Amino acid sequence: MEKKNSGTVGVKEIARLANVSIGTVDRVLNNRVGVSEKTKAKILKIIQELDYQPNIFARRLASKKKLRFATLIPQVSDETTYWEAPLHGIKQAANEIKDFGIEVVTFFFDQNNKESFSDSASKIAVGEFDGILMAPMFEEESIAFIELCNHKKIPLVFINSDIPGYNNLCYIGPNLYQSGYLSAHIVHYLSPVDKKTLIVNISKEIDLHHHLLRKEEGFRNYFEQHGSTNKLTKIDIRQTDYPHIKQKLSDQLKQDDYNIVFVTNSRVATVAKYFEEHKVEGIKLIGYDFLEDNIHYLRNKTIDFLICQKPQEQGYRGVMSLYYHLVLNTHIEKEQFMPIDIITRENYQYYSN
Amino acid sequence: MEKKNSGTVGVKEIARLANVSIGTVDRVLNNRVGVSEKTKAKILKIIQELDYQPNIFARRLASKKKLRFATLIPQVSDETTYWEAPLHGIKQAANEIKDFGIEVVTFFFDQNNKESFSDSASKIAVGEFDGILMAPMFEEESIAFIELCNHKKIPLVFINSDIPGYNNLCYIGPNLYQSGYLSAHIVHYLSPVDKKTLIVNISKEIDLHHHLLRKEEGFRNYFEQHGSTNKLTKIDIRQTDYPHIKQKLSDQLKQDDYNIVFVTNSRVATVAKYFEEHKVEGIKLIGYDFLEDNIHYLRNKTIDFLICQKPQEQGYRGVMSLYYHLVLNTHIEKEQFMPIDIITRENYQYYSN
DNA sequence: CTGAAAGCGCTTACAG
DNA sequence: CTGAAAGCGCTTACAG
Repeated sequence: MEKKNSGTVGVKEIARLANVSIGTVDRVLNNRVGVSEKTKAKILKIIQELDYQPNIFARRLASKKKLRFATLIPQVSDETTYWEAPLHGIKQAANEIKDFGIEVVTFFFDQNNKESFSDSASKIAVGEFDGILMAPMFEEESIAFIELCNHKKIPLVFINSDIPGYNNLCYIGPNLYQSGYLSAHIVHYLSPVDKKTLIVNISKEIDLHHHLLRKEEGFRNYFEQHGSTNKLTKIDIRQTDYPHIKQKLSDQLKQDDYNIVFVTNSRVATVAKYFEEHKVEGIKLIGYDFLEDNIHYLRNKTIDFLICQKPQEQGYRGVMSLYYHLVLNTHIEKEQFMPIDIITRENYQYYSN
Repeated sequence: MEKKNSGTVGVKEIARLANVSIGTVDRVLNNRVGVSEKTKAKILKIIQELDYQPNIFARRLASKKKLRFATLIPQVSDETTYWEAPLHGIKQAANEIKDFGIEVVTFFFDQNNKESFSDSASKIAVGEFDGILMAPMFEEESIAFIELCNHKKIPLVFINSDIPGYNNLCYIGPNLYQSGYLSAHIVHYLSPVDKKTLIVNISKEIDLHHHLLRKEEGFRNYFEQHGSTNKLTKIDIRQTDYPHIKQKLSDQLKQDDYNIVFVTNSRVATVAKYFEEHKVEGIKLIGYDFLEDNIHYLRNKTIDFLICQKPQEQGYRGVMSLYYHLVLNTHIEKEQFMPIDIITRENYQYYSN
């Protein structure tokens, strides 16, 4: 047998130096009970001095420890396929860390049904999970669950939207205000002076409406700060079926000659559909999210710009953050804002969401 | 002792099924010589049937094998800090895989000196490396080196620019044509009709000029295809010092009232400097690359748009591709085009290059 | 061409 | 509170 790598120190060497057995070294290494303060201190000191780094391969090979993560996000619905991407990211991460003894169990809820959220949360609560990723869409229900997890000391990651002021491990998602602000700048480029912009919010009552308001706030603030002469009008459409949206749009577009329409969420495809059907021309259309429908209208030139926030990466990084925190004990940034990507028909092919 | 995980099969089980020792199983698993065709076939069949997946932790723990990768990219110079980012990506990847027994050695060359490229290449050639990443900037010199590597069967990754038609593992970098095409669309948005655009190529003779031409081609083709009335003018500036650039710009800008200036590479900061010094206003400025200087002028509103191609990720993915290919034997996509990112002063803070 | 044994650096029961 | 031994699933020499 060859001699082992010169540089590397292991439990054996530490044990020798401390005059104990490797079992005892292992106990302090893994913070297990049953070591006298005195020997513990002695071993800790040696570990420090040697800057001991455990061999992760040996650790994994020998360990029988398993961790279980739960994820709670909206189910993919007919209304929107947005959540396919985060789910895909979650599965990608799960696949990457499964060899490290981590199991990821996915739970879902219906975006139009607060109860379904609470139901799934309850299932997670009794499931004895070691880490949880969630999209905290419904504020009240989320907070109840957050407090439960805090009590049980289970680390919690938020993706896509944040509930600030709680003791979560981290938030991974967009800076909504800034993405609205950016959209406004694009609008400003498209129509420097004296133009008319229509802001369209399409969302049911139950949706997290304050989401959209935050984007709108950024959008409006840009124009205020830049003393723009653009005229901003806004409509709220609170039913999401096409006939309804069509009616509302048609009424609104009669009232004025708009140059730009800015849709504050992924439902921009519905507006695009209207534009196409009614041969609306000369109005620039901007909206959100890398969804198949939206890309379709981006390609056929009905939509001009899509603002995207790497939904897949949100899921991926969310799960990986739990892993880094729990397994590798790495420091996790509390607020992780995603890039704000500007997608056009020239670069969507290369967008690795 | 607990029983081992039910599902998992290992060399032991395979050996038992094949009526051989685990040593023999290991030999066929790792394609080593000294196994009769007959037993080899038998073992291979069992491995297939069981869909055996080796335990990577046990493998790493037991193995003494080391791999060495070489990287060859331009050194960071006063002229441009662009290559800091790919180098950073390379180091990040190196750090991630060093526990897997992989050493990454970095070599550099001077972008203004073909000989320095060949010198470093020679050093790599005698260094017995198992995989190589390079930026094949100088065509002739690169090809000589490529052929040498092909002969020695050393896998080769290109980043940042491609030399098509050679037997490299993959290319990771921008689609230059498309990024020029995208820029043109932005220009078109900014100035729909009857405007004047100046294309600026700033590069020394020795630089890979065809790079810039490819972008320019995409840029021009956009306008041709869209029957635009925009007037395109172009200047080539072949010395890269500020006084010279200043002179050239000043001469050119006297000749016409330009609305847009499009700089085909990262030297857009120099043009921005000129704009700032001479209080040039009302001209939109577009250029390339997420460099400190460029960001400075983006922030102070001299530069309007920067087109970026994740240089750091190019280095990172380049090294990881060698690793995936050589260690995990994964299929590697031959052409990996980077996203074409549009950066403004609203989203640069979130750009994770 | 093949097998048996030692070892990689940890963790896990078990005994005391 | 501590130690000694077995074992995780591979690879590595060595012997035949």
